Amino acid sequence: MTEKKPGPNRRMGPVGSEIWHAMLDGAEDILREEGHAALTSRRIAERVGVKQRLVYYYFHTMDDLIVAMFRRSSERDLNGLAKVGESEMPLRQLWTNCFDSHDARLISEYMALANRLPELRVEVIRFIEESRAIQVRAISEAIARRPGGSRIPAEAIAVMAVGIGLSLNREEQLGVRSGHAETFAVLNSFLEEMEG
Amino acid sequence: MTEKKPGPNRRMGPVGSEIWHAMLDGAEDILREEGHAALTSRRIAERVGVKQRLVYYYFHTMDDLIVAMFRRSSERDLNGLAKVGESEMPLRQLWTNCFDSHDARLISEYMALANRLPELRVEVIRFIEESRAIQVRAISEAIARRPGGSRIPAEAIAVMAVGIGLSLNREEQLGVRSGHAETFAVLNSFLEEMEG
DNA sequence: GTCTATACACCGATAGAC
DNA sequence: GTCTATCGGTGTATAGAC
Repeated sequence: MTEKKPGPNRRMGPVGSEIWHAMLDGAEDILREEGHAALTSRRIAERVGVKQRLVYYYFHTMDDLIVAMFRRSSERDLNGLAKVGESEMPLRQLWTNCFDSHDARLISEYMALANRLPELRVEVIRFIEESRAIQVRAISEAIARRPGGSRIPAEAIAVMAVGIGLSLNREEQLGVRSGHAETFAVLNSFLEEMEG
Repeated sequence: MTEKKPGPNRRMGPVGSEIWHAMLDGAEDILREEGHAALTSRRIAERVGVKQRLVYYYFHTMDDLIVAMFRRSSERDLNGLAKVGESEMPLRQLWTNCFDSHDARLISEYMALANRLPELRVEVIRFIEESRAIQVRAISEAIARRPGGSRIPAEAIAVMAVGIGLSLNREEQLGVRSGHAETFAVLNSFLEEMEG
């Protein structure tokens, strides 16, 4: 009675078990290295060292696997982000977190997948809004601690920082560098002005 | 002697003909609406109203079709961008161009495709660098016309504006709005300060 | 839990007729 | 130029044995 879409009444493996994680690890590697066109149950099985059939014992469908993979990864990210507020220099911490804890290729793949998987789409939306809320809280506190306050509201700083960070990240991964040095200089002077 | 990869010696249709454009139009629609997993020669043929075989008369391979599609689209974009410099308010013009002339889904798909198609990758890199050069030129001229100059170098403005624009665009298309109003307010006051 | 075996759909690409 | 017909490969997903 509590089944999902296409696997009508099929025996299923335990969520969170060792091999469940191993499959998601393998899937993430494939997604990062070869893109989601190569993300198939056969390739995952091959990488984990089991037969293809087993993938469908742990996940109802490939779409379910993809959603589980993103959810696991976004939970980890949000946990990492939550510690930013405890830092002495939350703005710098936020920036380095935004800049080097994410793989630009992986993000591109998830974005493209979210265009056609509604279930993934809602997870992506949830992730963006939760991480934004955490960032805004940390930035607001940093502003409150600062004597002069800030001309720019915390919300706008969060939106702009993420946009700039993702873009720089993606371009560096592609091999584009034009204007990046100048941008880093501007960002550093902003951080120094705010956090010394 | 001048053939490409897999189509060894095959008759090929004329580049730039009406049907050649129709196929790329159809391909672009599919890419935007269904993602690149659905971008197949059969679907394109179906949409254009011909048989699948004809797609391979006009394009050596599907990869070639994708590269041709991006190249055609990026040429159009660069032409549109070139006119920005002639505007009376190039900064505002640049911003609206960056913000509403691009489809966020299409960009996501191209980015994911570029991760695995080296030929597309070099086209994407070329496009980013050429558009950046045009933007920097327009911004520099706007700064030069302004009495007070600018604390932020034109290169950094270009990088940050594109990053923020793409991010806002993508999020709006997803349905995320948190912090956007605050961000638009900041951007507008910046534009007013620069161009009145 | 993990396997073999398989049904069925769709894809890229080609040969060659008209 | 456009077609019919087809080859070989790979994908999702399932049935059912061990």
